[in-house]
Amino acid sequence: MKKVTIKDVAKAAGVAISTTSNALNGSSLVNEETRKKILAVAKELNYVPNLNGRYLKTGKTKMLCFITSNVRGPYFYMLVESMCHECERLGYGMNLIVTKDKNVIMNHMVGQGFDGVFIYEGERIQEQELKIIDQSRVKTILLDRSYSSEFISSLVFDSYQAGFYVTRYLINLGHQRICFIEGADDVYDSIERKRGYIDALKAYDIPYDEDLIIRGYFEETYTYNSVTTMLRIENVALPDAFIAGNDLSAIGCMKALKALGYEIPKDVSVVGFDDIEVAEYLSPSLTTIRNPIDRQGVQAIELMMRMIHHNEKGRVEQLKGELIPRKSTGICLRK
Amino acid sequence: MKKVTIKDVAKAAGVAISTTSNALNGSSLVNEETRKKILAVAKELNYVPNLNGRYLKTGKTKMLCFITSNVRGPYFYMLVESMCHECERLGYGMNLIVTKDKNVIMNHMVGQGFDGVFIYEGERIQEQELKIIDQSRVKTILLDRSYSSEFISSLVFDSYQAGFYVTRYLINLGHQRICFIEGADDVYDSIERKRGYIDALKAYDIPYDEDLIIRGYFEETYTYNSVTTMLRIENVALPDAFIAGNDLSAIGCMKALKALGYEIPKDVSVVGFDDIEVAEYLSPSLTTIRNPIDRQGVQAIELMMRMIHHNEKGRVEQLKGELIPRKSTGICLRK
DNA sequence: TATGATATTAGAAACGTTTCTATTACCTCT
DNA sequence: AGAGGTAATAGAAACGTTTCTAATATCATA
Repeated sequence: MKKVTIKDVAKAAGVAISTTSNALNGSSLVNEETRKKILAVAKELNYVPNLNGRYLKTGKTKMLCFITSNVRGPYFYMLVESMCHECERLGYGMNLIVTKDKNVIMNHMVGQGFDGVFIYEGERIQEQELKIIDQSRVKTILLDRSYSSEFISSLVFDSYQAGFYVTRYLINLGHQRICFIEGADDVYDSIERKRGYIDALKAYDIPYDEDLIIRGYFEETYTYNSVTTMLRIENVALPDAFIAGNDLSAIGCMKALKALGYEIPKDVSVVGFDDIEVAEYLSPSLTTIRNPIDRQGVQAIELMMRMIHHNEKGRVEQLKGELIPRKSTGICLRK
Repeated sequence: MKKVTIKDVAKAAGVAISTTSNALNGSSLVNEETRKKILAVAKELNYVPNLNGRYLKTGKTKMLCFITSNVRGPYFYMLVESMCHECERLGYGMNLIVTKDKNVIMNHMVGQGFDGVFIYEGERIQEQELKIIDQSRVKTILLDRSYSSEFISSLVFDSYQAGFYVTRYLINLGHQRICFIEGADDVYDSIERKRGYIDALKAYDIPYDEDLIIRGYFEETYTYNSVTTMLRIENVALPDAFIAGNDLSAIGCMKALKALGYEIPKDVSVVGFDDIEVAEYLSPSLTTIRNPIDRQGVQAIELMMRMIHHNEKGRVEQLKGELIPRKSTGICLRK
């Protein structure tokens, strides 16, 4: 009942180990006759190569690693789905680490012998630590922030462009007083979307108004409270439209507006970012920007393969989003 | 810039490789003085053990594998989240394979040297193939069907009980004519839920009526059509309540009922199974059975560890669900 | 002062591959 | 017939560990 090794196959086929190895790996050195015999014997014995042996020798593990702090929501599963499929296709394994612990991350980066590592939601990873990662020479791709060094690439959505598009879309519908609900100060996506928002206003000569910037922290409840506070406590006049930092935030925003008695999109328009699953089922359904997540997945693997096999240096790549118009936005009806 | 190995550490510390290995692994053989020195040197050189070398020698990989055909939805992420956390805690890696291809599955089962494998949504895996898996002696846990053999365990929700509970709940609300919308014939969960439904009827002396069994295949659209057909084409009188095979099916059912002009729960009650994320956001919110998914995750790992370390034989374990009453069910108002 | 016993360290084999080098057998050419 | 080339195969080293066995030093005991 012992594991059958290449040695057993060699013996059973009456050839040397090296010949067996060559035959199994499709080397052109070995005679067609013997190859056939060896393959037959291997199959008959149910031989499966021991990967530890192989990888020890070759120095590769054919193992990638996906480190993430958050496994919930459509973003994650779409990403992981496309990445896993690509891995499978290319004969790579994909290890999954779910953690927020920076030590765990760093430990897995340098210690586990992965051929490459993807990091999503590593906002907490400091420049300092990226340096260490770079020194460890592990091929790394950041999926949620823009950075590059010798061994580190990133592949992010063009949140700036998304922010710009969405704002322009609202402006084209006639909206002028547009409120932006931002996330946290140090979150790449939030910063970039806001930058796009501001530049779009500028492009259409609409004055930027500090009072129309509030915080939502990408959360439903927080946004709900912020919007309510803005309109009821601070008595800011109802803006023409709200740009929420993401879809979750948009949900909170819509709930708050409804609770205050406003109708969407008659009285006010709302947009989000991400196009999460429920966006389409909300009432009204939510206008949002959809990111080509599956494309990010396969492109990330492609980039990784180039880094692994052709020693391509780290670089930054960007992906463009797509506006999905639904029922939460409409023409501005106010004079 | 070469990888530093145990040999380098040994040389730098001026001791033998074996001593180094022992020191690093906390063997009591080595003198406290030398251990300290070796650890210091190892740290100084940034030594990280090569896992392929170690695993080749020890025959273990400390690597588990999660094979699934479907990575979408809350069920998956809750499961994977809890499992990954447990793995991390125990020093195991978790490989993720997303595939529907049986050959891929079988290949990964026997070939990749995982210490253990979890399979979710392997409905297609036949008895025949389970035999092969068993012969490969890879410790395996099935997460979605009930089966056991020497090296195969399963850890499933008690769908029979869930079906029974839900039916009893409706009966207690006064419903008598209860329609059951089943999934596919060969799906474990569907079979068991229906069995629970039938037994609950029996327990309360309510006659089982063939006409009240329709198909939904766990899908929204299919269910929508089935319900519509039942009520409009076949002109079956509106049942008091519908038990949908899962929440998705319940959504289709509710849409169909609304489209036909019925009010939920005034005219008719609807329940589902799973408690998916949107269940709570539907209108009316959906009464359903929630399974303790995170518990399934940690319990699965526990079971796996027992199989790996204590060579526990394969077995079947079950988890109980919890009824979540919401607004889609109400007291039966019909005479 | 020999004699074990003990504590510590060193040496070497082994895990299962791949791959470099060596060997063999056969063939072609002069 | 011998030289040289080619095709096929065999042998052996190496990858980085762990672990078994051997060696050495120290020490208490008789």
